[in-house]
Amino acid sequence: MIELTQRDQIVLEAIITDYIETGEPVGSRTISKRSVMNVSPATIRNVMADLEEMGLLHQPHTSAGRIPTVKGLRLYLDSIMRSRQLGGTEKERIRGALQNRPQDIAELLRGTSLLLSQFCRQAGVVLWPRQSIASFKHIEFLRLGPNDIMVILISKAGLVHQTHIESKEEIVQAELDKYSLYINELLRNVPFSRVKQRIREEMEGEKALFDRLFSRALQLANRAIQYAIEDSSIYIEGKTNLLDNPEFAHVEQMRRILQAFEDKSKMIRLLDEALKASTGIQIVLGTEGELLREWQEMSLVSAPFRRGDTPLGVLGVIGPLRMDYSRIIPIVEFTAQFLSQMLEIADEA
Amino acid sequence: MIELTQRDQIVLEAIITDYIETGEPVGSRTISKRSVMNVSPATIRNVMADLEEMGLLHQPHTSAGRIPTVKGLRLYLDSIMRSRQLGGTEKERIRGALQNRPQDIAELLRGTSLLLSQFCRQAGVVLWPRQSIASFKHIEFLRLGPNDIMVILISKAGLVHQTHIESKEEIVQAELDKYSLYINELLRNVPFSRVKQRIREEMEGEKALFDRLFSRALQLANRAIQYAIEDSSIYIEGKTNLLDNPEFAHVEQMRRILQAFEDKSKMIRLLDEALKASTGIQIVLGTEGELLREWQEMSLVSAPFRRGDTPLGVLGVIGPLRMDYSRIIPIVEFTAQFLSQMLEIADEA
DNA sequence: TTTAGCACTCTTTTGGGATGAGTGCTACCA
DNA sequence: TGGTAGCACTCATCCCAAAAGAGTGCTAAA
Repeated sequence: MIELTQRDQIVLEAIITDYIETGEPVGSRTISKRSVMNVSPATIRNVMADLEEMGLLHQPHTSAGRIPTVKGLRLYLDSIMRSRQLGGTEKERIRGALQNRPQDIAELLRGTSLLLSQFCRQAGVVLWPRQSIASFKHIEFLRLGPNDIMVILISKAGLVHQTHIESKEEIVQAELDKYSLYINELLRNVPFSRVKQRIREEMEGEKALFDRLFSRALQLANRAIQYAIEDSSIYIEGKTNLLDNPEFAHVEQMRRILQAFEDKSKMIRLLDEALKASTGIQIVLGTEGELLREWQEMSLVSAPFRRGDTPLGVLGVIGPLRMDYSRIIPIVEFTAQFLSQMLEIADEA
Repeated sequence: MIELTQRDQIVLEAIITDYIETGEPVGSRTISKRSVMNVSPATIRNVMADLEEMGLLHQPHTSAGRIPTVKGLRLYLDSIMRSRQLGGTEKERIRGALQNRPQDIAELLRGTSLLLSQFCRQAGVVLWPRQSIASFKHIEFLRLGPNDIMVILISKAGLVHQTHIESKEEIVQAELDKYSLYINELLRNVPFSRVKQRIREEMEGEKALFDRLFSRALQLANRAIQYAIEDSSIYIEGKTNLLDNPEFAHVEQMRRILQAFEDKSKMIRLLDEALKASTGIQIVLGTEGELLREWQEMSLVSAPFRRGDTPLGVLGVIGPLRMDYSRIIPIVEFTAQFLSQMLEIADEA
């Protein structure tokens, strides 16, 4: 849709690179000196004027340099994403950091989030929608009160989920124990994606139709698993890194941004979109809509991690629009790949 | 140790009240107008000079008003703590907010922390050292890998704790099931404070001496419970409220403070001190030592919640030295009392 | 002992001038 | 015709000095 000559592209890229580095508006002199092609500032100025007309650059005031607009950034990112590469040493560091993590999946995910935040010096996020708990391992019903049942659900990968369920009728622990036995037998190793179907089948089977006990057990299990599926967990680490970005020097902005983090459900929705939308790396820039209103000046780089072809969750980095994408994109991408591997191993065992 | 005339006291209190409200140094004119006793600014100035000499007030620069020192604040707090009272409506609001919380203890504690932060417009904290999980309810051993066992431990109050344990020898699930049965029978309803002793006794009993299975089970349970006891959980909510305080307008300070929150273990130690030290409400002011170095300008108001006479945990509010103590102290105190009641009920059932 | 008065101190605010970065435009060159 | 040098012009920012304002300490008087 937008026609750029090669020179336009070079200038745009030079401006963005410089802007990302310094955070200041970039002037024509700077580009002229720095760029490979030897042209005078005046020439650059002409190009800049063109780019501004196309809506790719913006001038804060008459006598300032240019900064890229979101549209300009987007164009740049589309081109950078082709040539992403991560150095071997950096790959090693990521591998090392993740491999020594404990077996506990929750810890692994939190660790990944922390890792991203430290490597990118921004906030790291990992979303794990529970639908993806892979395979069923164990369920346990415990009586807390006359009508109050606690259900503990554990996936093969070792992720624990707990729910409370209110029961209309009073119930004794002995009966709950029978439920546990029955359901554990029924669902052993069934992938979570097929659990609900399996329960439905069983409910229509003979046992459940004629035996009240089985039918109750199935109902309870169904409810508990429903809760577990709906519940996602999200790990956000390194928020304080954001304070280092000079663009958030004002306490006002800072508060707005940090507050947005506190609303977990919003964050989950946000990342869930990213998960659904993408098969590979994805970047959402502030004003491009999907993000919250409080985040106009923020940006999210995300990538799904998966098992085979089914996505399990999504991880990424949140920071200001002005981030070092050329570094962050490959980091996010590699981390997603590597985490996928780790999870595969954990679930195999 | 410090001799204050009644007038000294009134002036000190007036200055502190005003300072807490405005955050600005307070001048003699302001006090003269505001205070009950009718004296001229000049008189006040004399008193102020005295108070300053005693180290209770401080003058940022020659031509500024006075602000209280930590020492002055402390004196004021000691006197205010006697006359704390909370309005009936406020009590009702706290009751209402907590009573509708879900049965889930973890949620209850997080909710309490949130409540404190919202009511006081500062950060709220709740520390729950696991030693206090009250009574044993259920344990479950699950085989994740050949040498990898997951242990789920549940208290009567419904708090779930999970640990991974590595086993030297390979183990099968069937054996673990036997362990679960045995330990559950053994420890049913035993208060956590006595669990370790109970295990020790059993270890020396006949069963364990002659049967390898029992002895293994006891060992594993012992380790798992050890982990559970050492692990404490802490809930910190409403950190962004701190951003509203004008004293933290500078990003530098803000980062320092928010970063201190990220180190959970430090926070746990801090609150643990508060738990051990006190039987009632307790206030730690920045420079008084216990607090972290990063927190010189902060203050913690805390109170333990308990069951009968044994303290279960501690809750409180963290904010700047300049807080509305006259409101926060009774809130913290009442919340602690009320939470104690709630927990008693939860553990009874 | 209290108070009124006053000189004094120090911070904060205000405004104008200098500075400098960067632009747009025009005229000129290859 | 595309590129370049030159130049006038525009703003934000820095700096400094003057003014304003808040509050004190001290002295002398009631």
